Amino acid sequence: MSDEKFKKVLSHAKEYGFVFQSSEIYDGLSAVYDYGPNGVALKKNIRDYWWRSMVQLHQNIVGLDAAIFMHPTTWKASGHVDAFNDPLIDNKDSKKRYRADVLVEDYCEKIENKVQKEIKKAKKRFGDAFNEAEFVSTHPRVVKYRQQKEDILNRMARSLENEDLADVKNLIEELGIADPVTGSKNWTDVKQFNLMFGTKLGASAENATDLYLRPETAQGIFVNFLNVQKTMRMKIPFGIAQTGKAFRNEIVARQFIFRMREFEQMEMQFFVRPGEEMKWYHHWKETRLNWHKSLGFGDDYYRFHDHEKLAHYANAAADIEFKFPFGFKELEGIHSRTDFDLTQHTTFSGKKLQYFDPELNKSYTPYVVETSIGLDRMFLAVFSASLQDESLPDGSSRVVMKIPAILAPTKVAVLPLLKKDGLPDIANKIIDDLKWDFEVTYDEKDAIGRRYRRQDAVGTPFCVTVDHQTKEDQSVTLRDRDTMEQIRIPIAELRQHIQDKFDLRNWLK
RNA sequence: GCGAAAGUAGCUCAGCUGGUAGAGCACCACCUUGCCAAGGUGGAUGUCGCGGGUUCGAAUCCCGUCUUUCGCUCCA
Repeated sequence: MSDEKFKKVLSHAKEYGFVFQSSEIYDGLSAVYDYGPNGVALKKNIRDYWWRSMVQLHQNIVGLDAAIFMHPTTWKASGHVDAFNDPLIDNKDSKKRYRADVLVEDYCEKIENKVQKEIKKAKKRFGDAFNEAEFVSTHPRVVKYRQQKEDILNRMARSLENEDLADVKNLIEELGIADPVTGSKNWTDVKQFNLMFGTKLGASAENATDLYLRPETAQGIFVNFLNVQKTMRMKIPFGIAQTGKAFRNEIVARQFIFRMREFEQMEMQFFVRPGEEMKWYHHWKETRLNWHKSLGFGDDYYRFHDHEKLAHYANAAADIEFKFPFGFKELEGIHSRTDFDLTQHTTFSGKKLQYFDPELNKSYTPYVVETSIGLDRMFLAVFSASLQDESLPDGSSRVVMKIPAILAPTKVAVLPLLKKDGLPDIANKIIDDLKWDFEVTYDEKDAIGRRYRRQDAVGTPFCVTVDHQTKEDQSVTLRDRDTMEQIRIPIAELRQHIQDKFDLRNWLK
């Protein structure tokens, strides 16, 4: 059932110019998508809605646009170089995937267990006279085990260092390591999975520096902490907001634009006094949920998911999950990141990333509460929740995108009832007036009813129709997308009348 | 990455056991109608994902490859 719905989302997104597959004429590129004319408009409106709620409406939150390229040490400090590099191997029989280095380490663990067993046995035999240091350096079996273990680990370290993955596989086969679950020794080749995209800085190959495309935007904020705090004279607590592209070489990219290799994040890092992070963590959880709810899809589209298992940098973390066509999935994360990032960058850079708090009369490394939302996921959330197949009282049906009006790609369509009798001219004059305030479009083709349905399908909240009466009394009809009801109002009042619907203060309280 | 299924017009799909392509909707032009889609006439559109093989002949069979969907696995 939700499969059906998801298929509709996919084809509607393409058919009406929202999302196209990247490089489609060349068969596409896996997990990369392009936004079409309607898509880019919706995406921009979502981004603006977020930005205004964060930066425009908060005196203590400021914006930033950090570069995608960053100094390579950034990713050592953040932990991504270690955490995003795994040599993986699959078992062909069990279809299970393992980290090759973990398999080898587990094997060495078993050897070590044998050593421990020998030690235990010897202890029992020799009692108080037992000298462990002497025992392990002289007992032939133990010496052999220890040597074996050391050789294996050295060889693996060397192979990994040289990126000789074939040897890692050889090692696994030579040692006869079997799948811990099934006992099968039928392995694929070892593959290095680097979740970060690498590239080169410098035009000539010899003296080029290895760079990564950022896997998250957050680090651009952390490394600019002092720049922003000092130049903007920010006082804790304060936040830095940023939107931008990030890149991840996902092992599996699925579910349309839900998980892409190139995606856009909207992040805000909020710097607080140590010890106050939980207060702010809860504050931002609520604030962010309310932002989502302001769009009016209904409370049952959202739920919190509190993390049991925390990442190395966090002391509290929760997701706001959204009811996508394929189930509840993460839409936004709220993490209490502690002082991990700023401390790491202080260590790696030697620059003290601290804040002097005049109230406490001391310096400290601020704690960070992060709100991080995927713009593309938000797009998919809005898109899929808006798309409706509505049954009408007369037994017919219509496809309508009930996009929250403030996010709609086109706000008003102006339609002459007929493309003659001077009606198109009047329509174009109305457009020339409204275009300064709203995204407007014009359509004169086909029957008026069909044109209404076309606008419904791309989520245009209002249709203005020019008819013969317009020529007499300068009035037009205004049709509402959701109710399909029409009212007749003077052209002069048009702008005033629809403005409320797009006024931020009516959406974000 | 593994396994399964799929890829035919802009969209949704048909095309049986091989004989070089169709429907509905959409699109374009004209006519008609004129406030909630699908009236008339005419028209454009596909080297049937791509590459190779078998065959006299491949959308159809075989192999490879790319992409998509689903299930595993991964997801700071």
